[in-house]
This record gives sequence, structure tokens and C-alpha cells, in this order.
Amino acid sequence: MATLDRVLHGRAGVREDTARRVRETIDRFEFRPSSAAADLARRRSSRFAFVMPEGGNLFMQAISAAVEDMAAWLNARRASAETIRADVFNPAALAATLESLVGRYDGVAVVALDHQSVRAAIDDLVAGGTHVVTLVSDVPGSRRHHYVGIDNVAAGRTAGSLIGRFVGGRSGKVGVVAGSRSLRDHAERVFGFNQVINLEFPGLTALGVVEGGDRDEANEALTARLLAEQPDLVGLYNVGAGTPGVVKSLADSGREADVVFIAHDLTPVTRRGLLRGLLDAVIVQDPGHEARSAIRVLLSLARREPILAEQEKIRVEIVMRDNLP
Amino acid sequence: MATLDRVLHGRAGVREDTARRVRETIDRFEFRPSSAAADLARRRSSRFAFVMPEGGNLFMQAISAAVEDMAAWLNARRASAETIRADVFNPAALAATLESLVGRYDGVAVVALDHQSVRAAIDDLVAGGTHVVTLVSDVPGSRRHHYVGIDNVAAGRTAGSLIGRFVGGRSGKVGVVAGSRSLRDHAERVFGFNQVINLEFPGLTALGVVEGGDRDEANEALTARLLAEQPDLVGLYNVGAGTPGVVKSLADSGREADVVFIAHDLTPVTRRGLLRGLLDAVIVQDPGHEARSAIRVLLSLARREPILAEQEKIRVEIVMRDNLP
DNA sequence: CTGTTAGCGCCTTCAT
DNA sequence: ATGAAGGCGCTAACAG
Repeated sequence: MATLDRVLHGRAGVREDTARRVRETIDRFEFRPSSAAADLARRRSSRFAFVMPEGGNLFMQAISAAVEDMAAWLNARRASAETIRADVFNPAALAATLESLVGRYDGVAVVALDHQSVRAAIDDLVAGGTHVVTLVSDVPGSRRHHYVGIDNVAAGRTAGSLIGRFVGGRSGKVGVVAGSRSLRDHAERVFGFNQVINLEFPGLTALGVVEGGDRDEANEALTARLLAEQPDLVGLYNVGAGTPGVVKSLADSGREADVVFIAHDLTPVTRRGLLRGLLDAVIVQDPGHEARSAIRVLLSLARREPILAEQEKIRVEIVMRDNLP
Repeated sequence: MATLDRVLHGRAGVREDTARRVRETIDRFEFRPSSAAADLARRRSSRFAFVMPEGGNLFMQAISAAVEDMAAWLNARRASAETIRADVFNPAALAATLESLVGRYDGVAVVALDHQSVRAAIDDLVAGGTHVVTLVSDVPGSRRHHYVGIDNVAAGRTAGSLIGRFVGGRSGKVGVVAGSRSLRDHAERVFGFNQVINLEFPGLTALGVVEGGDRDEANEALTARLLAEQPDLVGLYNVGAGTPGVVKSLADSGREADVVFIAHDLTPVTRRGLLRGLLDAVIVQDPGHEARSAIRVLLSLARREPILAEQEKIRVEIVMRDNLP
């Protein structure tokens, strides 16, 4: 039994000849180890931490909720996950939070701001033997083991294509509202969006990005200004959260029929917006998928099992009124 | 132990007072049963059958492949699944195949033609104690326990909205190619499609459905005729498989820039079509999700565990060039 | 109606 | 470098 176990998991301490014989026998009997038994027998359990924005928006809350829903599943696999709140928008605070985790967890998933000090903190975690997964927003230069989230450039391009095609040949301006350009995911979406609008829709002009910090009131004011100043506004793209504010100004202006509006994430507000025709499409990344993927990846890393990259890819989904889930 | 087990699974033979005490204790200690241990201890194993179309298209093959990929997962849960090929388009043959399964499996997933004799065969299976799940195409009047697949009316509506908005205000005809109107999923898609085109896009006229039996050559001929006879064709919707044929005729005509074309399912051909601009969007249902969902549902039914309806809902996904997975 | 017991297949520790 | 043995937490058969 013990030797089989060693061969199965590539652990040292087996003569090569013995290992070969074991493998042959495995093949001959088509032996397949039972993961249920393995989970049961495993003594040591893995601890994971999810570092999430404090007071996060509905999307972040959905991820946290999904993580909690996995408790029983994790428990059966000798693992557990807890959520830690941090000021994700403040590099120093986030870095400090991450540093405080060194050596205390087997794995950490973090919604990370791409900043020098955060990158260093991630690298310290990795150096200390903790597996790190970036969630929703990546930190490419770091030593993180994996990124769970969508291709944000592709998401931006998708939004651009949809607006470009939905305006139906009209020409005019397209407004872009973001939370902050220093958030990597927002910056990437804007990049992809502008790329498509500029290259593929010569009749459209993407206006400079305005930033509302993902807050409803700020976005409402920014949108109102945009609508007032741009009589030929034909499209509007909200890159981040704070969609309720944009929706409100757009509805107040009464120009929803003339302005194609695309936002991110499915919430009660965007859902209602789609049904009422205020929103034309929503770009979605499934928070449940992301949470489950992060957990699966952390577990695979902890157990030194391979990751099925294909299965862990998060899709950029398009939701319109007709295919609302 | 045994009494706990009985309470946990709602089995008979426990005095109500005892059951209450057990539940209280469970709450007090926040006891959570380990599914790994349960899987391990379960002696009896469940057998499932997947009845799939013989020589099915790429989409069906992808489902079968995903079922096979689940073998290890199922094995760890004391269950197994095998695939059975049947002539799904022939009601009598399909019904006969289903009848031959009575009493031999714990669960059956079937890609079903909605026909009287098939419905009867499904009901016989259910009467014999087999759990039945319809896959991809439903048989609503039957006693099947669950349907795994998309809302095909919604899929048709989505295709309609996309074409309507993508034509950019032009008016003209929209062609509809289907496999067969006697396939429930095709009929439902056509219904949803026509509904949207007729009600929401007064400038567009949906032509009568032409049927090509999901075969490439037939679809190619039908599409060629459509293009020749309708100089003002602005949109084209292929409801079923056989997209390569439609693509070929459309490319040959050189009118791809003027005709918005939407089809179903992601294959090498539709993928290439999107990249080349021949196809404007593809409506997708993830075959891997469907296979895994069917298996999870069958397993839950066999174990008399609740089904998480929310998680098992299959989405109607929209794929464009920019969000190709 | 309730309690006892023998595994399920693996991981881990300890002995050889 | 290999082997032996004790659980892990449950299910199912059986005893009381």
C-alpha cells in the first residue's frame, strides 16, 4: 500500500525498478484511485484565505457568498476558506494585509490592485510557501501561481463591438465611465474598447474616460454632464460598478432610445435595466464560477495536483434581455 | 451512528422525539457530514445510461466526450455511465431502445424526440423505477424527472434580437434554416425567433423555414437558393447543425458583408466563421456543462438528494469574435 | 425503534 | 527502500 501510494504521487523513496513494476500493475488492472477515500484519509487540512474588498459591490459580495457556500464541499476535502476584508484600493493597506498572512495559510486568493508594493507582498507570500491566486484583477509581474478572471481586454472589445453594431450605422460620440484607471481590469477594458471603436467604427468617436470611483452618485453626475455636453452621444459604456448612477441619469434624460448603453455584471439594477430597455447588453463574468475556480485551483496547488486550465477559464458572457438567466 | 444516519437521510424508523434530539445535537456541534466518507462507504453503485444520437454532430460528440471524462469522478462516487447510440430521429427506434433499458439502469439521460411513442417509453422507464433526464431537447408531457438544456424559445429570441439590431436599421428579408420542424428544440427556436422579428423589427420579414435535416449539403443548396431568390436578404439564422453548408453558400455569394448570419454551437467551422466575419454571432450552450449537469442530476436523483435547480440551469450564451473562449 | 460492527480505499506513521 | 497497521467518517447489515 505505502509503496503504491508513493508511486501514485511521485514521492521519493522508491527504487526505479519497483516503481516501474507498480505502474505496470496499475495499467494491467486499470486501477483508478478513489478520490473519496483519499479525501477521507488525508489528515492535514489546508487553510485558504480570500482577501476581498471591504464593503465591496454586489459582484464582490456574490463571490464571497459563493466562497461561503463551498464550506461543506471544502470540509469534505479537508480544507477550509475564510474571507478577509481589506482596503483593496489602498496599495499600502492591501500590501500590509497580505504581509500579515505570510506563513499562516496554505493558499491565498486576492482581488489585487496592480501596484509595486502589492506585487512585492504577493511575492513574499509565495516565497514563504503560500500559493497565491489573483482574482478578478491580475498582477502580471508578480509570482502569483494563477489568475482567475476574465480577459478584460476581450471584455472591453466585446463591449465596443456591441455598441458599434447596435448604434446601427449612426455616427457620433461614445462616452466611457470607469471606476479608476489605476485599476488594471478597468484600464484593460478601456483599452480593448477604444481599440475596437477607433479601428472598426470610423463613424464613432470614443470620448476620454471619466472616473467616478465606482460610486453611484459620482457616476450619476458624470453621466448627466456627458449627456448635457454631448448632444450627439450615441453610446455609453460603464466599465466598472456604479451602474445605478449611470442608469438614473440616462433615464432622467429620456434619451435611452438614442443612446446604446452597455455595462458590466448582473445585478437587480442591470437586470431591470435590460428589461426596460435602458441597458442594451451587460457583460458578465459569473461570480460563482470565479469563486469555485479559485477554490479548485488553490486546492489543486495545495495537493500538488495538475490544474485543468481549460476548465478554469472564465468566460466573457454577453447578456441581453432575451437571454437573461 | 445508525440513528444519526437515519435522521440525516430522513429514513423511517426513528421516534420523533429521538429525531429532534439528534437534530438539536447536530445544530449544537455544527456537525456537517462528510460526503467523501459517504461515497466511500456506499456499497451499491449506480449505473447510468446516456442515449445519444448515432453519428451525431460535433455538439453531441462533445457531450459524449464530456460524459466519458467524468468516469473517474463517477467512479469515486460509486457510479458509472455508459453511452448508448440510437437513431434519435426515428421515434419507433428510439422508443424501442428506451424500452430495452427498463429495469437495467438507475438513471437514463436521453436526447429525445418529442413523439407519442417516445413519451410512452419514457413513462415506462419511470414506472419501472428508473430516473429519466431529457437532454438538449425536452419531452414536456412525459414523466421525466428533469430537463437539462437551454430554454430554446429564449435562444431563438436572442438570435432574433441580435439579427434585428445588427442589420442596423436596414429593412429586408430574414431567412431561417432548420434541421426539422418536428424536433422540439428547433421548433421552439423558430418560434422565439419569429416572435421577436415580427414584433420588434417591423422593417424585417422572416421568411418561411426551410429544412435541411442538419446536413451540410442540403443546407448549402437551400442557402444558395435563398440567396438567389431574395436579393434583399439582410439576415440569416441557422437553427440547427449543418452550419458548414450555410457558410459555404454565403461565402460563395460574396454577400457576407450584407447578410447578418447567426448560427448555433461552437465548432471549428463556426469559430473560423466568426473570425472571418462570415458569422456575426453564435448562440452557444456549453456541452460540457450539459453533460456534467445531467450526471449531477442523475446522481442526486439516485441518492434522493435535493437538486440545486439554480446551479443546474444551462445558459444561453452569445459568442462573438471578441469573446470567443 | 435503537445500538453494534465490519468494512469502503486511501494516507500516514512507524517498524523493519 | 519497503511493509504493516491504524484510522478517516460514513453505510449497511445485523443484533438486541
